[in-house]
Amino acid sequence: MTKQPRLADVAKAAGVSTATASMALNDTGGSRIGRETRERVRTAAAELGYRPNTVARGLRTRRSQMIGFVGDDVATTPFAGQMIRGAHDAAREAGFLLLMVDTTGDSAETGEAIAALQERQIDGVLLATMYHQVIEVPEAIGSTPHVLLDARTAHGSSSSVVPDERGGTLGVLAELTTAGHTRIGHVTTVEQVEARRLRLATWSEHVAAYGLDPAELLAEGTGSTSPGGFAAAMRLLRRPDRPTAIFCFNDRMAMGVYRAAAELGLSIPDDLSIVSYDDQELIAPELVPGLTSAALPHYDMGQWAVRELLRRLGEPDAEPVRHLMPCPVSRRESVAGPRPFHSIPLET
Amino acid sequence: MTKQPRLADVAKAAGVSTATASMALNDTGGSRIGRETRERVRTAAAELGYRPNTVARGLRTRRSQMIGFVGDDVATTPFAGQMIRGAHDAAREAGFLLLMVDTTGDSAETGEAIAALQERQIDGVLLATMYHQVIEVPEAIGSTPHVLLDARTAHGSSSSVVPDERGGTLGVLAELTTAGHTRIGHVTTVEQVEARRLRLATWSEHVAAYGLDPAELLAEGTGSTSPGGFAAAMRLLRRPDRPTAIFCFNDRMAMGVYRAAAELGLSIPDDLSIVSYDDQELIAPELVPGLTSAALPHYDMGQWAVRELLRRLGEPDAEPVRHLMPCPVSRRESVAGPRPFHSIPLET
DNA sequence: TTGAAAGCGCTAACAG
DNA sequence: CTGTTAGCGCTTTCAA
Repeated sequence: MTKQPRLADVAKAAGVSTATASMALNDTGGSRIGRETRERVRTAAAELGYRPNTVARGLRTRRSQMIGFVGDDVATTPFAGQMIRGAHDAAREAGFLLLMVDTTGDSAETGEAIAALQERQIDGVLLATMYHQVIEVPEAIGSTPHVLLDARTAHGSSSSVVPDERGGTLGVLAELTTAGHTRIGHVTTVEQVEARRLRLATWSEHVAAYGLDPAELLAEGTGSTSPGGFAAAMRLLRRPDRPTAIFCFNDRMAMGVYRAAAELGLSIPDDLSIVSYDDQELIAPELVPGLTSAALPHYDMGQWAVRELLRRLGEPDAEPVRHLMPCPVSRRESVAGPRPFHSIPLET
Repeated sequence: MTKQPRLADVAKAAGVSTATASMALNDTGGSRIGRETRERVRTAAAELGYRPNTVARGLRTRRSQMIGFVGDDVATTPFAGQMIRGAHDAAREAGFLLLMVDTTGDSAETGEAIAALQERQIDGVLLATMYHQVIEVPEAIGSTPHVLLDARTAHGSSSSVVPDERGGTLGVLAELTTAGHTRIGHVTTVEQVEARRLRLATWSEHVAAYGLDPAELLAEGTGSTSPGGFAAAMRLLRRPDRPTAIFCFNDRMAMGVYRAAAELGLSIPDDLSIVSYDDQELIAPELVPGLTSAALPHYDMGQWAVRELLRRLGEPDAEPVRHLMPCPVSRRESVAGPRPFHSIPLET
């Protein structure tokens, strides 16, 4: 027990050569190895507690059973965990491990990171961004197989997976429509991110389809934060013909909208229904009443990305796939039917 | 550019043997290599864009420049990111990469994870728990160098780093004391975790030192959640001689305490000062008013753990070190002096 | 159906 | 000061 057994030890114990032992353990070489021999090798390995040395194997096969995970900011967004977790689980399932690098978004850093991974002969790379983004694939990637995670290229040259923002938006809007709302406002951020663009566009279409003017129902906050949501909601809710429901860009802004409603004496959901996006663990379920929100499928995206990557390792010339991951709605208590007379007098 | 150059290519280009090239690049072999030769090799390597093959090197040196990060739940706690980030940065600084495994806390899984890491010849392992815990080091670790992160053993047989819960508690209590409070209540959870034990004990000592009976100022919630904090705070604040300030077990419970205060018509901080623990990004600064809270130094702990691990790789027989990481207070607006007549009449 | 032998790319011992 | 040589532990021809 003092020393790791090597393949040679197993071979000797089973009375075969290392070549035979290798093939027996790896089920390789087709029908070359006899049933009985294979058994003998297997039991010998088990008895010795043999574990193959992945490094030595890698030197020979040029594969490491490791996947590089290059993130632009693993730490600051609380979502990151679920993305990593999804990728991790899918990798583990297939006998792979995740080698992590965080680049802080810096592009020189990204090049270095990819080089560091290639030095270690990772079999493929996940290029992850911590929020939905359109990016260029870094040059350094060369011919290393890769999949974009929560990001995509403009041209679709690489496989990628991003949230189906449009679907998620329609999902939460349907919650409101079903409850009887048509005057649905939107509180969003001025930051020009992909998520804003897609959620805003989808909402615009939706209200326009009801013959309403989106411009009259839109309010922008200076950032996608609670104060941003508060300020925007205050403006929106003070309008004479205020909406009976609000679709928020995300949960953080929704926090601010809740505060604005309280400030104005509007009760949720009786006077105002609210839906949102992101379904953040520490916000949506913790607000009172619970916030109905479209979930960002980070776990699923992580998992999908690894599976797609592994598939591409098998068939390197496969066409790139651009996947939209559904955003399921977490239904809570922030939605009710509109009041018969939806225009509640405001004191302020 | 079509093929990665090998050390042999560099050697040939510089007109030396691979051995010389190796030593020149690694600054090894002492004064063996001439200044001029070294230069020549270096430029040749640079021109070819040579990157050493870490796998081949690892096979020879039995070192991989990788550190295993074994976590019991990377995903579900939002803190995890900062811990990983701290470890990552310290590792990167020294030319190491992090190989991540998540065990979901399962002990069979942990054994498998460690084995998978050892197969890949990681140089050392970080054993991380996602909240402060006392654990047994898994058998599987064998003689692999390791450091415990946010965890410690009962006997101190391994190097470990955990938050200084006592120091952090004294820190936030000092905020209250300085503002003039003596009747400081504590809202905690019934869950028997290390953090509860240490924070509770420290607070008890503190109020006892002022001649107060801790039992009269303590309320427990059924879990360390917002509803748990709400229920506990309601009980505590309805007592005839209610505290003028509350120290909360953590920020999530503090959220509930805020709601309870609102419910009872108590304004924060004028009628009630609040301090807390954890300093969670999405809670403490987002609450209104901002919550004064002792920060869990996850980044610093991650960083420390890697540095300690690297140190141990150098001197394997060094005495294990058990480190307490300070928890700095994030000062916000939830603390003010007590009212002259602190007993505000309550309607309820 | 199996064994012997050659290497994957690098470092370290041993010669010069 | 430098070159030659022998492996690290495994997989995979090639020969039996």
